[in-house]
Amino acid sequence: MSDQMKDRMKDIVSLCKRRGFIFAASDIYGGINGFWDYGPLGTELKNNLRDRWWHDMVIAPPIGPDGTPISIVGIDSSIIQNPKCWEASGHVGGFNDPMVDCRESKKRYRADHVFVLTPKDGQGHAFAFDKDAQNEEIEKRLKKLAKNKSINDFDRESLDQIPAADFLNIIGPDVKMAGTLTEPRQFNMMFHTYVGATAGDENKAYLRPETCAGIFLNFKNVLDSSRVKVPFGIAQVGKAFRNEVTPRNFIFRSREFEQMELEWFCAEEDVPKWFDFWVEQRTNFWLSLGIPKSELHFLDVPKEDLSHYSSRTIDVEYRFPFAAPDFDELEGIAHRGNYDLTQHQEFSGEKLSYFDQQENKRFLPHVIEPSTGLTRGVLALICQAYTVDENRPSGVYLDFHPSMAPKKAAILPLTAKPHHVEPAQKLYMSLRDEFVVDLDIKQNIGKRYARQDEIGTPYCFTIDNETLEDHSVTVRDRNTMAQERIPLDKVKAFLREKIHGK
RNA sequence: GCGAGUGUAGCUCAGGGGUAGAGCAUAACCUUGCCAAGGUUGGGGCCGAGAGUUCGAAUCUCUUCACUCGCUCCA
Repeated sequence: MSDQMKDRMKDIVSLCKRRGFIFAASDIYGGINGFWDYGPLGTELKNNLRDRWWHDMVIAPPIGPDGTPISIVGIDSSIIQNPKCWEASGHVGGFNDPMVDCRESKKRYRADHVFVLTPKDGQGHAFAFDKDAQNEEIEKRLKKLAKNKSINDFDRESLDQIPAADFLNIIGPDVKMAGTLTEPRQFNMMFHTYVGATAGDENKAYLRPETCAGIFLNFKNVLDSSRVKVPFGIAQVGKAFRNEVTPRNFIFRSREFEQMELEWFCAEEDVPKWFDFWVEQRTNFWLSLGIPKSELHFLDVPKEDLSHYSSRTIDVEYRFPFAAPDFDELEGIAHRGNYDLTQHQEFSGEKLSYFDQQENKRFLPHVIEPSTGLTRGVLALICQAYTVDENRPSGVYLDFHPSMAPKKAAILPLTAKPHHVEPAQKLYMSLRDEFVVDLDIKQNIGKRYARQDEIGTPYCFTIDNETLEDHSVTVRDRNTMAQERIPLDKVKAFLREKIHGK
């Protein structure tokens, strides 16, 4: 990251805090790593992005390649599911082994793959070895480091059986000094909890690490209740949790985050057609929100980097300041095959196949998954909107697309006198049912414009003496700072046109 | 997790073993009011937390927490 871009991120983070977009979670307690709270404006922004996605997916889905609207329904599944779900998805198992790090050699060991020789007489250090270590090399090492003691002078134990308090006396497998091993840690990315009052392994449960599982679990329920036919989609927006080793880059990688996921179910032979369709649709989505094509990058994920279930994935990447001049992931569009339905069918014992009456055949649909980080989208919108302009008092403004801006307009009486304030209040009341608008009366007009610039309000309506004479107001455009006069009774139509384009 | 750096007001920062500072923000009031204007007044911090050294610590030492960067991790 260049210094300039480092500063840019710092400026963005501090603006977000100063103006009430995003705060550190538990701020007054010193924060908690990897968690963030959304303030008044950040919440509006996030809701705008979420609502727009929901609208474009579920309320008014795109027109398909054949010219007719496609079919998508929405669900909202539980964050905690039966733990078997995560065994089926592959999230539990294989990654549950406690690991031990060596501070000196920088190596990482599975605790059950390391054994320890503890001196029978309790004198001197204990020695750790890789489980495959041969007697010959063990003796050699002991001769060197343990004053010619031999294997017979030691008890052998697996490292995961030894209390962490005793680690200080252990010399790691690849070093010559004691006390460099960390205590064993689980490296599972899932947060776990216990369902019910007693905390035991039998009622251990997990917070979902991705929202898509809830969609697969409800595939049959939706099929049975919604009259949908393949191809169709199920959409969901919600929180997901991953115990990231290193949360980084503001809200980009956090431990609690929000996803907007669509699972598109189709026949295997139609996969290429729909894959291209969704890449195009999702690209258009970001373009329509003001992310320019030049700041987007499409990464056809190389075979060796693909998840085990995916045969093709395209990452839609955005040039986040911390990644610039490179890009980082904003959305992934993955062909998941029928891996998920296959797994859940096997683990649950429920038949999850689809019967196509016209073709008279039964099959497990393939899945194309456009999966977006809602909170990453919010960050992309903020980064893209952040515009330095030394020619204006605020020095910076947020160039949000009007439909994304947390406040659509501010209503500003030129003075705090009743003859300006009263018409302003009237205008405010007539707009607030339909638009998120601010009524700001106090302080001089320049300061109020500047404040709206900084939070990205696209329009300011000012009530002045002319308003009293001819029922017109001035509209100030955020980006150009230019003003025009429009009739009071055209304000609503003006906003509708600017925000919805109609 | 490892290594380096940082932590002082809402934000950005200065200072530095002896009574906590600036700019901006924020609140109130004034004005013949269109771009952070001028004026007056106010609120806000025991200097990230804990321990130690000292007559005395925001300042020095240690521990811890958080953040930033690099590595690692991101199935």
